[in-house]
Amino acid sequence: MRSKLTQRGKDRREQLIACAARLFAERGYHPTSVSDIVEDLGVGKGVFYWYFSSKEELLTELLKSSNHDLRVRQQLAIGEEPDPVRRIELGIRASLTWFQEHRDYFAIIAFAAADETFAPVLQRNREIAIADTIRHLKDGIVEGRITDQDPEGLAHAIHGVVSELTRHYIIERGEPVDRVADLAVAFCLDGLTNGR
Amino acid sequence: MRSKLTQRGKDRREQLIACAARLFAERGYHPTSVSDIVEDLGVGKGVFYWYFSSKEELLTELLKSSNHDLRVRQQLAIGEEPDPVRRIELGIRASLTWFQEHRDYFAIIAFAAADETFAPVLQRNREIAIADTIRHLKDGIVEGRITDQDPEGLAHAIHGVVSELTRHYIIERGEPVDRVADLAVAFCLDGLTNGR
DNA sequence: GGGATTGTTGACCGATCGGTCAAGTCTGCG
DNA sequence: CGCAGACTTGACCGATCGGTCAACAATCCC
Repeated sequence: MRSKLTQRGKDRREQLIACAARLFAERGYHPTSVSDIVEDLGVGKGVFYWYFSSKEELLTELLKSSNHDLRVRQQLAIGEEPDPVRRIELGIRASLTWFQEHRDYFAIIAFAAADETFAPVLQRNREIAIADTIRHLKDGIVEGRITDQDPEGLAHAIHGVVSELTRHYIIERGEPVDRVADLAVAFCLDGLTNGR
Repeated sequence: MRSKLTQRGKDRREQLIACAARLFAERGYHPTSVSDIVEDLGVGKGVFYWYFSSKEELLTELLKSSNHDLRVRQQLAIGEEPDPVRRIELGIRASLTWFQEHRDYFAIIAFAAADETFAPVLQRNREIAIADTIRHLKDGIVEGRITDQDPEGLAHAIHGVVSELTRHYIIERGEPVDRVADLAVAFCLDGLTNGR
């Protein structure tokens, strides 16, 4: 896929990514062959290797761009909100909404996270997300709104809650985002303990 | 591998599982071929198919037995503890300890959870674990110790925290169990909020 | 028109993998 | 000893997969 791409070329590239994403989500990465992808699109195999140097490259790009998309979505949702606790809440809601709209990606990300080849990409994605969360947490700690504990640990705990609730309620059960978001936010803020 | 197995046979079976577990953890399931496994053990390929009907069967058995082992560990740790909140805490600590001692299994489980073929086994394992947690939560709710919200949601949130903290601190960083357990327990009990 | 560049085809290749099997070895036991 | 059945061997098979390539079509621009 050397050098310049015309508009037609860019479209093809996006078609391939979209098509591969659907098939990867349905059957998994390894069981989906390059031949499956091009067949599904009704083109020859050479097309794939004109736009991507390998199957690996396609998934890597898919992972990077989807993560970027999610992050942009979070930042838009958070906007200029001054309250750090509310910023975290808005970030959680944006995540859940994004995954509801991109269910396909959940399975792909789960696979990639468990695969030696793609784990580094996912690791980097996660580091970025954790760093974002840590900033809000630190602001909250300074303001005395959030418990004064290691913000990195808190950030990972929050991400754990969000990812498991996404998996179970959004992806597996298809429940409405709001109900799940309320649950996630309530747990992250107050935990299990009753009353105060 | 039909019918009876002598002691020698049982040993071989366990050798194969242990050996496969190590290789699966190192390189992943798909990239580890049956030939790799038997070569590593220094035996012929037929040995594998004498004891297992397929590569799939071996991993399925590995997943089931490891989950059973973890659950026994949790029950031993919990013992006769009457306080439901404390029971949850003991369960969390037992989980973290088990994964520290069986790091190899974390990557394998992560892979299996993302693979269509093995997801059902993992799903079942998870359902059992969630059901255990829910029982403690319900006891705590009745006693007024735990917030009166959907116990299933709370259980998933707890599991999310534990699994992400295990991944990041125990598996990735190799930190001591106690420090991580304290963090997990504190977060699950009180969340982010400061003071009360 | 015509040449350069982009885009497309699909047969083909080498490698690998899960699984089979006919043949042979070891072990316990009557 | 001798036999039955547990266990082991490793060459082999069919299938699949990622990736290549020579040939060809479409498009752009001078």
